[in-house]
Amino acid sequence: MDEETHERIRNAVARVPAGKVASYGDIAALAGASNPRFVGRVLKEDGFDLPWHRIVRTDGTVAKPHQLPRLRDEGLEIPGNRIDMNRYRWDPGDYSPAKN
DNA sequence: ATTTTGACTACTG
DNA sequence: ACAGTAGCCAAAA
Repeated sequence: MDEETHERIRNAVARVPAGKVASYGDIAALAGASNPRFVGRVLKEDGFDLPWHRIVRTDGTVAKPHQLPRLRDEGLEIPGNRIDMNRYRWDPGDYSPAKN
């Protein structure tokens, strides 16, 4: 894998604001990763100091349930085991350009 | 070198 | 809502 892509993924995840979430596909596209699975791999191996709990599936479900209480702690209102993507999905264009 | 697996996504039934 | 299938890329066995 490319170190550059790896770093871009970490960077993309790092700039997801608290109280918002992004899908793996979003991060992949934002970071220029080949595919969403690569994002998950990076988070698992090098995401220990990143807000990986803000990265959820496109349908609002999460890969690891323990991120739900954690997201709630960041201010998200999660009625059940699913996140309201329509409301909490982070829009990278609305935040800041990216760079880097 | 080939196969399996994975913190994925989308489509179909 | 849930199970199966396909496409996808990289690391690990």
